[in-house]
Order: sequence, then structure tokens, then C-alpha cells
Amino acid sequence: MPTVSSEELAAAAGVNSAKLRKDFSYLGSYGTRGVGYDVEYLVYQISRELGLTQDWPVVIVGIGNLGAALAGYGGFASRGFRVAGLIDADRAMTGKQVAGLTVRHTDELEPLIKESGVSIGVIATPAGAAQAVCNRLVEAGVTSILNFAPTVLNVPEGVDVRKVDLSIELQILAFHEQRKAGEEAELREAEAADAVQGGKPAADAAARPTAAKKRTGQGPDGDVPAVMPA
Amino acid sequence: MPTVSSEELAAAAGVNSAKLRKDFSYLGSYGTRGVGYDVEYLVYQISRELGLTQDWPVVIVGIGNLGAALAGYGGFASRGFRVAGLIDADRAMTGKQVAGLTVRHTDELEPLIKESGVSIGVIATPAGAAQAVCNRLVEAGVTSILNFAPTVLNVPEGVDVRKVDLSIELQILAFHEQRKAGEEAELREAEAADAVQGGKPAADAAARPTAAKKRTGQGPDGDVPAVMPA
DNA sequence: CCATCTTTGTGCACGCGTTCACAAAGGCAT
DNA sequence: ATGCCTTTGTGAACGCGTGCACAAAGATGG
Ligand SMILES: NC(=O)c1ccc[n+]([C@@H]2O[C@H](COP(=O)([O-])OP(=O)(O)OC[C@H]3O[C@@H](n4cnc5c(N)ncnc54)[C@H](O)[C@@H]3O)[C@@H](O)[C@H]2O)c1
Ligand SMILES: NC(=O)c1ccc[n+]([C@@H]2O[C@H](COP(=O)([O-])OP(=O)(O)OC[C@H]3O[C@@H](n4cnc5c(N)ncnc54)[C@H](O)[C@@H]3O)[C@@H](O)[C@H]2O)c1
Repeated sequence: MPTVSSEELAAAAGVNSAKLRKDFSYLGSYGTRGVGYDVEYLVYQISRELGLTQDWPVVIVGIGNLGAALAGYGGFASRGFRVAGLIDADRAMTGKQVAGLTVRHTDELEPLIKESGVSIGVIATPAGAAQAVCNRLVEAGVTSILNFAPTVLNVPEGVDVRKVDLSIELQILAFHEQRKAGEEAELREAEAADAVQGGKPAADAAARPTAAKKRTGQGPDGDVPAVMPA
Repeated sequence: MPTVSSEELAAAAGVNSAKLRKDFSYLGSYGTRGVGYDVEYLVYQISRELGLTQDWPVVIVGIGNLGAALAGYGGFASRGFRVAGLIDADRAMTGKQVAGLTVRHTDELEPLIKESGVSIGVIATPAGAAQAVCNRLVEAGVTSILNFAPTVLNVPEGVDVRKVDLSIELQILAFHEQRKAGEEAELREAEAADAVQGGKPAADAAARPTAAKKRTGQGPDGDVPAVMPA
């Protein structure tokens, strides 16, 4: 398959083809009208733009359950990331082999960063230690941080932080789950109310009516979730 | 601290106070003008709205490095999530204790979900197995899925999927990192160009001029990242 | 060489989330 | 009781991303 059209790519990615073309247009005009995009060339251009053609050394701090899993994760290497070092404060951990790498003590954090030219740090320590670790990383020259600890990190301007909070991910799912349950209950209510005509409940459920529209005064304080955007 | 103002909360969270008030208003009018919000009451209302007052049983499928870390993570229980069961396809894993729970074989997936009333599933299997696992989860009644495998899952309508892709998180950081480097380089160029007057480089850097504005024709194909929104 | 057909690149409009700004509400001191 | 001061709740405006629709471009066949 030497070329692809924006339509095909959009269908595969589940997005609008116009959006996809507009996004590509920011990278330049790499397509050929009437034909589509040259796959190989496009992959290269996107890779280059995303920085995948570079080698990014990364340091992981906090080699506990999560840190160890991350250290051994093969999916990083394939995207151009290389684990340059593993750091832990626990002396018992120091020197141990994790995923083929030797765990080094926190004391060696700064020299490691400077020697390896690390600019991306991953924090997988307990929440209490995260800010202190963050400060040391930034001080040593790290300008991008991926934070797994459930804390908001304060960093100087010019430093990027991305936070991955798995509890919040689950909470978001639970929130929608609760809403789904509430909608269903309300639907059943409505069904029972006008049970005169034999409606098509399945079709109604699929049509997703804007249920729970207004706070229905049924509980003392409204046990049904309020309506908010998205 | 019995009450807080929207201004205080907004500062702590790093958002606009008007946005925060408008968000709260979707839950109802729980504030008192001239005073602020009653902390205890607000916490309860938000918890209830988010579904934190409920108990959410969760099943984790794929007890490898990541799955085991998740199983042992204490941060879930504190938000109302309870690991109802651990599932793995590897017979060697079956029966083993992980984080105080016994790993059960994939055969027991359906009965586990039905017995425990699980509606949220976590997929931590290799990418190749993810879709099959997803299908079985959905078939058994799970309507929310947290997916760690680097694959796009196809699910029927009414099922929510959230995907956590750690490689993409790193890629986003690397992308900004690359852009920062490009901006700096361009800044140094500009500095060298009008080095006639002794400017204040530090202040300039802080002001973050919209550098890299247009594709500067310096490389054969532009080695500087293009400009795109956000 | 011209006509036709496909697909790109993009101007424009729409919709939604965010922010501004202010009237209304309530506490509190006099 | 009255007036002042603080803070909420929200209408209106703004900005930005998304999607529509189409002209321009280029390939392809006659
Ligand atoms: N395990 C999970 O699945 C999971 C999920 C979501 C979030 N998290 C978060 O990730 C972080 C780590 O989780 P975990 O389960 O791996 O915890 P863990 O206790 O297993 O590991 C923490 C590690 O950090 C090390 N450490 C402590 N202080 C340090 C410091 N100042 N410098 C360097 N290393 C230090 C400890 O020695 C330990 O090895 C926690 O903040 C946790 O909330 C974990
Ligand atoms: N380890 C990480 O830090 C990390 C980071 C990002 C993403 N991921 C992704 O998470 C997934 C798991 O990663 P891992 O490092 O834990 O891998 P792993 O190989 O250590 O664990 C995978 C586990 O899944 C089990 N499994 C395989 N097929 C199964 C099936 N059909 N049903 C049930 N269980 C099955 C295996 O027996 C194994 O125990 C992968 O998709 C990986 O790409 C992992």
C-alpha cells in the first residue's frame, strides 16, 4: 500500500477526514491531490515532527512496584525512549538488577542526569517524596516530568509536567457508570409511566434521550446526578 | 477551616475562579454569598456526585508487571474502588497470591464478574490479547474498561473505554521538549543577529516570543518543527 | 493536449468551553 | 434596622477547535 487517502486514515482512526487533513497541513503539504499521501514519506515526516527520530534518555525515580514495571516495559524503546538510569532512595534497593539495569542511589541522581544528558524524568515515588524529587530533577536540568504520584507538582516556568493519575481514570469511569445507571432507572420510570402504548425500549435506549434533564425532586437532596457538559 | 471561597480553591487548583464557580453551579447552589462554600458539605456533595460514596468492585485482567503493581496499589481503595478479582491466562500464575489476592484463571472470568457485580474492568494484558479480553468482559456485563494495552478497543455503544498509553505521555513530553530546544536555538540566532544593542536575554526568554513563527527555509526540508495549535 | 475524476488544502461558520463582569444575596458591624 | 462589604451565581462575549463545503491541483485516460 504505497499511498493512503485522508478518508481511509480518518476512518481507521475514527476521526473526521477534514480534521485529519488540517492537522497534516500544519506539517506542510505532503499529500498529492487526486492520490493521497505517500505512506512512507508521511510516516517519516510525522515521526520527525513528533521527535521519534531522536533518542530520548529517560530517568526513572522510585523503583517500587510501578517503577519496576515501567523499567521493564518494552513499549518505550520502540518509540525512541531509552531508560538511562533507575534511581531509588532505599539503600536496600541500590545495586539490585531491575530489568537488566542496576538501581542507583538518589545521591547519584545529578551526575546521572548530567552524564547521560537526560531531559525527561519519570517520578514513581510515594506522593510525599514527589515534590522533593521533582525539585532535584529540575535543578539538575530536567525540563519534562511524567508524574505518577497523586500530587500536583510545582515547577518553574519552562518545565512541563504531565500527571498520570490512575485513580482519577477509574473515577471518571465510575462517574459515567453511575450516570448510566441513573439514566436507565429514569428510563424505566418513564416506561412504567406511559406503559399504555407498547413502546420500543431498546430503540429508545439507543436514541439516548437527554434524561435526567432537571433535578427531579424525588430525593431529599436529589440522588440523581446533576447534568453537566460532556 | 470551615469554609472556602472559590478564589482560594481556584488558586490552589490553578484554574479560573469563575470556571470553578460555574462547575459547582452544575451541582446546585451550595455556596453562601459573602462567605464561600461550607467545606464539609461541599466535599460530601462532590463525592456523591462523582460516585465516591459508592463501592465499585473492579476486576484486573493480566497480572504481569503492570497488573501486579495495580493490584497492590493502595490508592484505589481510598477512592471507593475494591479489587474484586485478579485474572490471568497463564496457568502458572493461577492460584498465586498477589497483593493478598489469589490469581484466578481466565475460565473464571464470567462467574467472577456476575457474582461480584463488577461493572468496571482493567485490561493489563499484552496488546494482542486485549480485544479478546475486552469482548469477554463486555459479554459478561462490564460496561466500563480501563485499557493499558496499546491498542484501540472496539466496543458496542453504551460501553465506555479509557485508554492509558504511557508511551504517548512520554511522546507528548518529548514533542514539547523538541520544540523548546528549537525555540531556544532560534532565540540564540535572533540574539546573535541583533547583538548590536546589549539586550536582556533572560527577560526575552521569559516573555516567550512566538518564535518559529513561519517555516524558516534553513534546512532542505525544514528541520524545525512546524507551528501547530497548543 | 484536453477533459474528467479524485483528493487535497483551506476559508468560513458553527458550537462549546472558558473568561469577564456585574447584579443579587447574604453576613456583619454599627 | 440599615448600610457596607464580600462572594456567589450567571448572562454575555470571546476564543478556539471542529466540521462543512468547495476551489485548486494533479493524475489519468482518451
Ligand atoms: N502501583 C500502582 O499501580 C500505582 C498506581 C497509580 C499510582 N501509583 C503511584 O506511584 C507511586 C509509586 O507506587 P508504587 O506502588 O510503586 O509504590 P512503592 O512503595 O512500591 O514504591 C515506591 C518506591 O519509591 C522509593 N522512594 C521513596 N522515596 C524516594 C525518594 N525520595 N527518592 C527516590 N526513591 C524514593 C521507595 O524506596 C520505593 O522503592 C506512588 O506515588 C503511587 O501513589 C502507583
Ligand atoms: N509494564 C509497564 O510499565 C507498561 C507500561 C505501559 C503499558 N503497558 C502495557 O500493559 C500491558 C501489560 O504489560 P506488562 O508489562 O504487565 O506485561 P506482562 O507480559 O508482564 O504481563 C502480561 C500478563 O498478561 C497475561 N495474559 C496474556 N494473555 C492473557 C489473556 N488472554 N487473558 C488474561 N491474561 C493474559 C500474561 O499471562 C501476563 O501475566 C501490555 O499491553 C503493555 O504494553 C505496560
